[in-house]
Amino acid sequence: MKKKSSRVTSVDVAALAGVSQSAVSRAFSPGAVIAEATREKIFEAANKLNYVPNSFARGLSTRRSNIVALVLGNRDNPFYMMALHEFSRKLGAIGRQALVFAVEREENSDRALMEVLQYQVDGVVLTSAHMSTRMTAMCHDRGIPVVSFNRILPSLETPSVSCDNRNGGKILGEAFLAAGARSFAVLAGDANGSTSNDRVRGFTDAVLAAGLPGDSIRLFEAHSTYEGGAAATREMIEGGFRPDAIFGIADVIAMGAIDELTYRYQLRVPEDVMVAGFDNIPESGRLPYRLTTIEQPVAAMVERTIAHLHLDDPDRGVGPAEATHIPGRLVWRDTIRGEAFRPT
Amino acid sequence: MKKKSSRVTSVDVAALAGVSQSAVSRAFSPGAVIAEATREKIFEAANKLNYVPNSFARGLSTRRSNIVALVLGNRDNPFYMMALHEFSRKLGAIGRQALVFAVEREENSDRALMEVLQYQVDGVVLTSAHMSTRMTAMCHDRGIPVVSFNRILPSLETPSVSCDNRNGGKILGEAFLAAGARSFAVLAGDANGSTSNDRVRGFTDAVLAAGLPGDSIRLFEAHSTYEGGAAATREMIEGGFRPDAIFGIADVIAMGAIDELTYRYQLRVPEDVMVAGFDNIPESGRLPYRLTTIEQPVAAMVERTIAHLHLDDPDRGVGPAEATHIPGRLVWRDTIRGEAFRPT
DNA sequence: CTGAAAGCGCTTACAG
DNA sequence: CTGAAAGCGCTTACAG
Repeated sequence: MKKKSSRVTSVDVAALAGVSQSAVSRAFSPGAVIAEATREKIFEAANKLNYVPNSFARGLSTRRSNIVALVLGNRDNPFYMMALHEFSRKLGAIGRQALVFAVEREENSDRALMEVLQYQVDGVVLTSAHMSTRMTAMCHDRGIPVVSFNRILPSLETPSVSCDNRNGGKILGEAFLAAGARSFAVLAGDANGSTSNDRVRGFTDAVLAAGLPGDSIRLFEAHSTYEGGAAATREMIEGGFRPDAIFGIADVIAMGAIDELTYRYQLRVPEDVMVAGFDNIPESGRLPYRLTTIEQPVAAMVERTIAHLHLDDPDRGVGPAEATHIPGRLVWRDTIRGEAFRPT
Repeated sequence: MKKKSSRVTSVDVAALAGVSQSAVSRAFSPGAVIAEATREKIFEAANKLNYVPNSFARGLSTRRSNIVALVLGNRDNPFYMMALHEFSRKLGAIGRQALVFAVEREENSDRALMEVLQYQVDGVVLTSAHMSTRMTAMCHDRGIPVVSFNRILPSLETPSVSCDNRNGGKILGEAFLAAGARSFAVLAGDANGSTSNDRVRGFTDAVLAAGLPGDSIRLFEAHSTYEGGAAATREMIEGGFRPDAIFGIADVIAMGAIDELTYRYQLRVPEDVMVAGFDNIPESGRLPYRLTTIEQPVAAMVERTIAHLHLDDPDRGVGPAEATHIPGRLVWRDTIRGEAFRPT
């Protein structure tokens, strides 16, 4: 016995309700004109038959899938889990779904994108994933908007929305300075990622603006992971460098640093070394860390990202490659000495 | 100017390659018979035109979407992030995609499932989410396999795959006993969730089997979150109960407990209180925790779950509601005193 | 091995 | 407000 079971279509519903198939279609199309009485009759029949419209047929006609592709990298940073959930929630609220493509860390995500295109997604958001220019072109050709989330890819002609990373870095630098720090370690993320670079640059700006020499800052690679932060800290300390303050460009990095400092080297934070992070993931507020950090305005960022997708105006096409920066907020906790710093 | 751009179809490719549209379709269908030379000619043309098959049209014909729905709850437990990534990877490897539905914590996931059905998904996996029996019936009617991951829903006639939670709890109980503990707090998760209940039961089994009275175990609600674990610990200590050992039925719970114990009450782990968790999320191996726990065999669990979906044998339909339990592994770290316990 | 043609289940002008 | 009909872009028997 095959699965000829079910497969209720609009034709079945129409028959039961005593109307045309078109009427059924209209009853299930939000904007369509239809008499209230007819609609009710149809819903009743549909309910009785457990009818659910077939998205494939709909998508084939409308060329809209109501699916937004989310290309996710770096699973190790909880920030992206926060973002995923926020996207999923906000998209769901407007009747869209998130198709998640998890790509490996530095993998070029083109293969995933090929799949994406097959599904005629209404838009794609790139979080921490690369994408070839050819792929971008293909999306553009098809009128599929692509927007980069928390990352600016200058080679790609796509809009992007991120936190104001540069200013965030600057605030942290100033906070350290105000607390008396004069030598610094910066534990950076992906050197090709604008996110990391901008945070580092803002931080450097602040230090240089204070008249300190460039070599008062030492840079270490930490790959935006906890492990990376821990390893960079070991490298730093074993290398004989013990700065006044450490800036982990992501909270996970800072957490890795704090743990090494505390447990491996018996250094106290912030008494011996001050630390700051960036993101304000939930973990950073926990008792072992109490990390001072910049909060990324995830909700606002996701909202702007979705807005850039022009989901309800498909013909709008692809927007200009503008970069949106939303200010972050300094969350003052216990890893920088002294009174809470007030950004100007 | 509308987006009449692109929209390359198999007809265009056929024209350029000088073959029929059917031939193009065959070239892109893995199993189909087609001459090698023809296929090459077609691929060349397709490439030139940036052709990508339209999944909607394909899905409409084949009734297969190559999409598997993943209903995710409890975003707060990193374990589910691990599972998500593992699903995404494994599914991708066999040419399927994961459509993620994030449902709120205790929300009944029926609304999400309705969407799922529209997309004619090839299967749905439920992680920590409820689902009404009516919904299950609808899936079954359509021949869509549903399997519960890390959770058994007895009211639902679906297969499930989880860790051997009961035995895991038992091992931990025995390990505590071997280390000399005689009074226990169990910080439980969702009281309706089989996962939590099974772990608690196994733990209780061990304690009772050792001849200890039932009231040597006290139960607290911790909702499978870090915050829940922290709050339960406060409730416990403020209530004047200071057990020899605490079993958090998820690592995140145990982490919340350890932090409160350490930072709020200046209690040492494991000297003053022993702690154990369950899951072995990456965080539990970090320096502040070094948590002894049971490792969930995520890879194997995901593999079995996918196997239950019968993705390459659609007509197979829904399998029996059997429960698969895969043994977990004791990961011995530093939160239980003494030598590593050897489960029998 | 290949082509012509029916069919998958919707949406949406077009008439009425 | 409603129905008949064309069309969305594939897959897949069916002939050849």
